[in-house]
Amino acid sequence: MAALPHKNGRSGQRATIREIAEFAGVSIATVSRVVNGSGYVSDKTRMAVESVIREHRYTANRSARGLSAGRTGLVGVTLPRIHPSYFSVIVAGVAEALYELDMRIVLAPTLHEHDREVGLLERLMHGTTDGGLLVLPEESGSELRTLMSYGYRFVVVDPRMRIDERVPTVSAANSSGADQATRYLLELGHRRIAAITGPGDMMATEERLRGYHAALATAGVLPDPAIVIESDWEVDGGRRAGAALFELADPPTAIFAFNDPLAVGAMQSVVARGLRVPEDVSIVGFDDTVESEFVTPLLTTVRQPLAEMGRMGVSLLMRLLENRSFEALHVELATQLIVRASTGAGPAR
Amino acid sequence: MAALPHKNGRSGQRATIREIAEFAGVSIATVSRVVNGSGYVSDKTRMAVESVIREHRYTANRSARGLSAGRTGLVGVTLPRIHPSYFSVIVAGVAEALYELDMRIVLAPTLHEHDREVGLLERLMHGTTDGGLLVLPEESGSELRTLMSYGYRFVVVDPRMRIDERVPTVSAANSSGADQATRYLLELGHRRIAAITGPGDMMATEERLRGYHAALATAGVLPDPAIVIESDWEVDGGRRAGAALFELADPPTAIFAFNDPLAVGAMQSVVARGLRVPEDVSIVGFDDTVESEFVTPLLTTVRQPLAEMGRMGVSLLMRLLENRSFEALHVELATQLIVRASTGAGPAR
DNA sequence: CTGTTAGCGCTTTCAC
DNA sequence: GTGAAAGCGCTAACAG
Repeated sequence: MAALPHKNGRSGQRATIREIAEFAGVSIATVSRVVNGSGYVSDKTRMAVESVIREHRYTANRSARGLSAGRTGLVGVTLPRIHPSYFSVIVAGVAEALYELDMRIVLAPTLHEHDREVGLLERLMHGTTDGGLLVLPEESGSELRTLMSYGYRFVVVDPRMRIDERVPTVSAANSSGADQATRYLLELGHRRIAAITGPGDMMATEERLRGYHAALATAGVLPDPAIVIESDWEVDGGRRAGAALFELADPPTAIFAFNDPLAVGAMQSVVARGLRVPEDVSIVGFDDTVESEFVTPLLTTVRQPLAEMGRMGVSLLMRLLENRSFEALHVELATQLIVRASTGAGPAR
Repeated sequence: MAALPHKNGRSGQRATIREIAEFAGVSIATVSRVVNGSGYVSDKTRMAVESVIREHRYTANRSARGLSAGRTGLVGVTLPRIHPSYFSVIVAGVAEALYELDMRIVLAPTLHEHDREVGLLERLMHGTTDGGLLVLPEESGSELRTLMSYGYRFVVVDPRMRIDERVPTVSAANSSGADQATRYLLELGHRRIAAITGPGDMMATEERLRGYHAALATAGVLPDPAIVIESDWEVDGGRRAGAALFELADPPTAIFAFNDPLAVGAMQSVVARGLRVPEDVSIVGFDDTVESEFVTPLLTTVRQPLAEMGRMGVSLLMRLLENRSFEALHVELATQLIVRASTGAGPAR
């Protein structure tokens, strides 16, 4: 027990396992056992140790545990940005699920910068986290495969593109949600239904487009590419798309925006044009984030179970970390149409 | 070098400092020096080591570093919830500032549960993070003082209540922002200006109320408690407050809501009543979060520099961690009135 | 059921 | 300038 070689323990130092062991008159191994609930400890000893632990408000040092046991109790979460509620709701679900496991979330926003994401992942995977949740990752399939080959355990939540089959993923039923939304508009009597989509190379766009087309086809409505506008998921993109739509000679009577911010933007541009929602034009969004409750009229939208997607991601990751077998490597959670006030009957014919 | 006593290194194990040292033909101490840029290393050696590091994509194991050096490179952030954009914007600022320091953020939402926050803090402070940023903490002043006495370093961002002078804090110029907003409404000719406040025991409410009263006093307008309604920062609270206001015999011609969601709710209830914004009633919010851009008409509001508050929190914390002296323990960032479309001339008299 | 012990990977004296 | 070595706090064999 030589003197400390270098400053360490912060001033108001917390108890270490050794101190607890001394106070309780047992070995540190025993303390470790009761803390981790592993191995056999007599009730008597356990109680004694627990009481000392409580008294000293002992909690294990995560760095030490991480180093010695190879698990840190930390899960890395990379995502493009924190702010849009789409992401923050997912993160909230993740955080809640991890809290229940007494694990924490290490947040790593990538700002859509591919290099940043790669660097972040590299650091996260090396000793700082046990695994990762990649929300809407920029990574290509091959990069993800490389990550896997390094032995990093991760789950992709809402894959941006189609990726390696062996990567566990969680996503929402995009195409069926889009189908429901479009079908609903058709039932209301709309025939000229525009779509404002996200970037064309994203899976979410692709699948929602598929649902949209499927519903139109079922109703025998010919899709018109002129009223399908590609945008960028942002309010402003929705405004521009909405404006463009109503400069057409034959404007739509309904708009299906592929996410809520786009729907909000579209609604703003429609209103700015002196048209009424839903009397003149109906609008449906996708996501059911808070945006849909902020606008007037309240937005009809397709609900994605975002928090649930986060929780599910955690649950898959835990199975991965425990090397448990997987019944389902790819989970798709159901979406649901939420009818509010932005949709109404189509034009009388 | 005995055999591994227990499974550790994950399958696709990353390089350790020892391996890098071997490959580079130097000691691990030298590798450590070049990684940390500490101590003297000849250019020649440094280059050699750096090249090996790059080649093997080596990054230090944070747990090991945390254990040995007493710093983890992780900062704990506790906050009530992630989701309201008020919080997520702060977090985004924090994350960005930490990224620049190659540090990470450990997120710990407390869901407003005081016990959860206490437990979380206890765990975070013990070896898992170097310090903390407490956003709108539930903790009482005395609890915070206890935390300090344990040697945990933290900064409070947007204190909920008045706390110990020695705790560094970052907040916004609440009272001056409220003063600006109210004054603007007065200049527009409004005399009957309602306030929808947050919970009365919160500093933000208190200070905004002070600004509101100050502006009224300056203009010689007597405040009327009947049109000051306490609410809860939520859209729905704003709806209720707005409704209540217009059941009054003498309703206001302008509403100053103490945050944006409240303003949105108030606006919704005003519109639901068949009144127009801003022709019949003007509405001002506080925050300038995305909500203000989602409503129609766009919301006039007081901008709080939320991301900047996050960054500033990090900057204070870093000073704390480096034991550097403080020129300012309490930073108050300026607010600014953003005039949009929800405000107009008061009633002609 | 409990204690002893060997490290986990890294940083930091302290010699050289 | 560089290396040797101790030790951070904890876990998991292993022995008893």
